[in-house]
Amino acid sequence: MRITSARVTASEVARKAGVSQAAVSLVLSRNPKARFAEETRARIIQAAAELGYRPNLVARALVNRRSFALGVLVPALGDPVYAAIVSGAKRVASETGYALLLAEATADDHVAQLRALADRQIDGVIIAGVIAASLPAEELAALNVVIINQPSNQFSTLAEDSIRAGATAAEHFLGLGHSRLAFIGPASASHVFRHRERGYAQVVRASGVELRSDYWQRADANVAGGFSAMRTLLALHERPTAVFCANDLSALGAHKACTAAGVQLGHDISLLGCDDIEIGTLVTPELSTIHTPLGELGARAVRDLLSQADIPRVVPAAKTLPVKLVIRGTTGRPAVSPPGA
Amino acid sequence: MRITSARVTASEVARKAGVSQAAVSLVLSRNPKARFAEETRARIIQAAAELGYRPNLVARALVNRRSFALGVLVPALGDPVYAAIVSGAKRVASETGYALLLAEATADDHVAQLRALADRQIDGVIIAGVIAASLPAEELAALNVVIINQPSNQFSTLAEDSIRAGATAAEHFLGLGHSRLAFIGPASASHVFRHRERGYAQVVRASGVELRSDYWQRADANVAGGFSAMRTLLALHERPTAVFCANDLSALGAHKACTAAGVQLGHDISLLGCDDIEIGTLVTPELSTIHTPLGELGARAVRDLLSQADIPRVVPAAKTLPVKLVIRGTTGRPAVSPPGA
DNA sequence: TTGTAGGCGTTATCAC
DNA sequence: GTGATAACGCCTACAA
Repeated sequence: MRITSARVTASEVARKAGVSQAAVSLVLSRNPKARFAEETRARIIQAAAELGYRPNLVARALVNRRSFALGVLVPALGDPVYAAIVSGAKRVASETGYALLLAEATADDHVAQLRALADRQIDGVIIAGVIAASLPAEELAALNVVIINQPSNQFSTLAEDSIRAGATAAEHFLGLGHSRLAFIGPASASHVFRHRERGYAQVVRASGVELRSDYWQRADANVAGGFSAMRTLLALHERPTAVFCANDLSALGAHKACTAAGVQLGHDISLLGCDDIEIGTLVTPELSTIHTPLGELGARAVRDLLSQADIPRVVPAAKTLPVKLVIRGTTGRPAVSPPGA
Repeated sequence: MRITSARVTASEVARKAGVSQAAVSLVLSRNPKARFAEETRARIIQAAAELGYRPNLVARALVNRRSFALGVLVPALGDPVYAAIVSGAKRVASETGYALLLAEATADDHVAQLRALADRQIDGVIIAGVIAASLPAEELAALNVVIINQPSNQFSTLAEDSIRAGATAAEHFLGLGHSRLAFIGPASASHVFRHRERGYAQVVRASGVELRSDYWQRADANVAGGFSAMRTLLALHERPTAVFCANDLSALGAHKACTAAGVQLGHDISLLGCDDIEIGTLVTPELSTIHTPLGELGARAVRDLLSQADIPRVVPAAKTLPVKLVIRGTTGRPAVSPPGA
């Protein structure tokens, strides 16, 4: 590969300005300790401008022992949820002059990905969607870490209010008058999904409505999972009238199953997702959902990392971001005479 | 921010192994020039292993003047098209030990984003979806560049076969027996879109079928654009029976408009998108589309960059990747008696 | 076969 | 105020 092009260095600027290289560094890095004659300062600045000098961030990183780069580890960029998180992170990272190193962890190379980041001397890493416990502790311990949507007593965490998300879903259904409430979600170890489920179940139970086990479907939190789980639900002797899915992707799968079965969403069955990804507005009727602050999660993760800054090794403070109900087309009052056998 | 943790350095390994730091470097970087006694070599390797030594890539980058990092500049990760490209790029990048620096160019900071990458001494940059001409030439000239889906006589390029994509669309419609063919696409400067359109138009024209100007709709290549363009089409006295959209996103918008209007897709109107993003399978009926090698584009872009490698400043060779028709639910033979007034 | 020395481009600490 | 000088961690001639 062609080597990094010959860029102008601080010494060249120094030569042109007739000062020492150090002077250039001091003046240009606006180091407060540097009290230079206005005249010299101007000369240096001008020389730098004329030459188009831009500091080599790699060299700077080496001496500062700070790369001004952050890593972000996610399972898959194709998943709109992670794309949104990364996007949010990228926004504030570049506002603050930080770079974002991308790591996409496929099934079995989490560790290698994390190592690759660490070797690049990143100043911190954001972990989302990858089980933190599956990552080598020593590796993480040496890093500034923010974990999104996972609990940890060791690292800083940041999460949506998953319990509230589930609760909101239940309240919405209950408020609409539904009493045959179903749930579709993974049996996975994922904290968010479990909490969304728990919040939902708690409110339903508290309302006195029965929690029928045949209305509680386990399925992967993706389109295929939602699809088949909904098929199971539809095959029931007595169908539920409202279904909450652990995420939008599975809700979309469920949506598809309903449409295929001729079910009129929002009337025969109310369907609610969670995440509020854009795709939800593409289907007909549009998917009602619980909005989750994806971009904000990424953005705040970066800010948190940046502030683990000057108070090194802060005690991790878990923060929880609010969620919000977004009513679109797939939810409504139960039909007078519920369908299904 | 907490400074990069104290990692073990090559000198520490050297001390432990009782050799010079240089020896460590030579042995560990499997430099062919290094012919060391089997015994010393073993001692070094073991010391390194025991200490858990991992080279500091920043330091290495400084001396090598190669960062082993690639930049990727895209407009938005939320767009599944770019997410797929980046994902493909990331895959082969990490296979080859390269890191990927992400740059998301919002409306007006392309340049700053590119600069930030360059200052980090990236070994090359992949540009997709950002008009290369809007980027400062001097900046690009100093970099190894691969441009995706845009022509350039200055840089290496890589593209889908857009003309063929459009042609395939037309052939599909024509083969199905349609004769009232419409098109929805942006008036943008985007090369891909223009070529998809051109390929489509060429084949239609060659077939002797009339190119009606009221069937040629200009609209942004996104959901909203496709939606309103399709509405216009549906309002026509004589509706088209087949509509090709410049991309899946706008096709999805059109899909929505049709569904809202009670049009039976695949029967009343055939709708075809282009890109083959996953969302297309979530709507009902599923969107027929032209598959575009998104991930492959990203992957090959990295490989190209890597091979601009040892043959510096290669003459840019434009490559074109094949596309493929994916027939799903939204296309079919024209209805016997076409709808619409 | 191995060690010494110099340098990559910065920043930072000192004497001057 | 200003300019040497020494790191930062690594690589690579060139000596030994």
